[in-house]
Amino acid sequence: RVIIHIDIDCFYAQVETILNPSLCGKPLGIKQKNIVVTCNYEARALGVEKLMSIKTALEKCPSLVLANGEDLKKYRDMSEKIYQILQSFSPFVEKLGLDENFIDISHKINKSPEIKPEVSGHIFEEKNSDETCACGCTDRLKEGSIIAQEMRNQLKSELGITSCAGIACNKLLAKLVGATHKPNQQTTLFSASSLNLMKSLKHPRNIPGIGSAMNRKLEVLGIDTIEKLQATDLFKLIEALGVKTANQIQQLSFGIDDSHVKITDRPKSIGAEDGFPTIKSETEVRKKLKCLLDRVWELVEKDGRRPSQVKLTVRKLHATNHSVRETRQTAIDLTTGVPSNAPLGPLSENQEKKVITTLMNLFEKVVNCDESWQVTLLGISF
DNA sequence: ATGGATGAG
DNA sequence: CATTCTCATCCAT
Repeated sequence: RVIIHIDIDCFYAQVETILNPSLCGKPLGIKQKNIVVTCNYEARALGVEKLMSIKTALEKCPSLVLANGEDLKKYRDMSEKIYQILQSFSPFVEKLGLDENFIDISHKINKSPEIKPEVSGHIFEEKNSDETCACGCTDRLKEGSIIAQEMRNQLKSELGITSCAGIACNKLLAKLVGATHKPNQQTTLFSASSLNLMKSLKHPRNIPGIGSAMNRKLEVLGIDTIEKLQATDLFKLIEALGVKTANQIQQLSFGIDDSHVKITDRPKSIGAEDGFPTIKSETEVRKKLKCLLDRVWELVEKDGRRPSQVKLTVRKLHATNHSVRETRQTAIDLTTGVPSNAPLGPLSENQEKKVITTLMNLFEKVVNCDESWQVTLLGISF
C-alpha cells in the first residue's frame, strides 16, 4: 500500500492567522481557560510550549498574543474544507482529530509508468536509500510523494494552509516519518529503513497506540525501549497485556501495521462541554446546561439526525483535591408533536424543557444531594 | 444499553 | 501527572 499522512502545522494558530492576518509574524498562543493549548512557531522560538499555563507563557514571552480557542467552530469549519480537498484525491480518507488525515492512494499508483518518478521532499535516511526494493514499492512510494506534494500544494493555494506529510507503506510508518521534518515539509520512508525509523523513537510511549496507561504497564515489565519491546518474549507480554494487545504492540514495535484507512463518516456522537472554577447550586447547573444545549444544538441541527440518547458529563472536585469525571446517559424522545422524519429544526420550547429536565435527572444521579458538592465541568452530548 | 478506561489531537 | 474540548474504541457490567 501507499499511505499518506497529512498533519497541519500548528493548526489552531494557522486558522486564527488566516481569520486575522494582522497576527502574521507575531508570537501567537491559543488559549483555553488557563492554558495555552497550542502556539505558532514564533511563540515556540520564544519559549512558549503546548499546554503551558497562561501565566508562565506570558512570563516567558511578554509579547505573546492570545486568541481564544474555547469554541471549536472555526477549526471544525477549516478541518472540513481540508477533508474535502483530500477527498478529491482519493475516497479513502480517515480523519484523526481536526488537523490530521490518513489517505490511502494505493489504487492511484501507476502500474507501468513511462517515466520513473523522482521523489518529492525528503527521504528518511537518504544516505542509506540507494537500494531499490525488489517488490516495486520504492517506485510506488516515490509516486506517492509526488501526490502528497500535490495535496499540500492545493491546501496552500486554496486555503492558505501549510502542512507536513509522511509517505510510507502503512499508517503507523506514514505518521511517524512525516514528523521527522517539520514544519511545512514532507518525508518518504522506503521500507528498508522501517526498523531504523522505529528504533529512532527510543521510547515505546512514542508509538501511536501506546498511551500513558500502557506505558506504565510496560515499565513495570522493565520495557523502556523499542528494542526491548521487540525482544520481549511474546508469552510474557501476553500474560501481562492479553493476547490481542500483546500481539498488536509487538507488531507495531517492528513497524508492522495492517490496519486499514477507515473512511471517516458522520460522528457517532456530538457534544459540547465547558469547564469553570466551581459551581455549587442546581440553579447554576441548569443555567450552564441551557447555554451548552444552545451550542450543541447548533451542531446537531447542522448534522440533521434526530438524537435518541443524551449523555451528561460532570467533573466533580474530589475530596483529595483531584477531579473525577463521571457520565450518565439515557434515551430521549424528541419526536413528540412532529413527524419522526421531519427535518430537524431549531429547538422548540417543549424540546428544550424536555432535554433540560432529563439532564437534571441525570445530574441528580451524579451528585449526592445530601453532601455538599463542587462541580468544575459540565458537558452534554447526543 | 450503560459507564469507565484508554487513546487520539 | 493533568491541565482544554472534544471524539472513538474497547471492555466489564
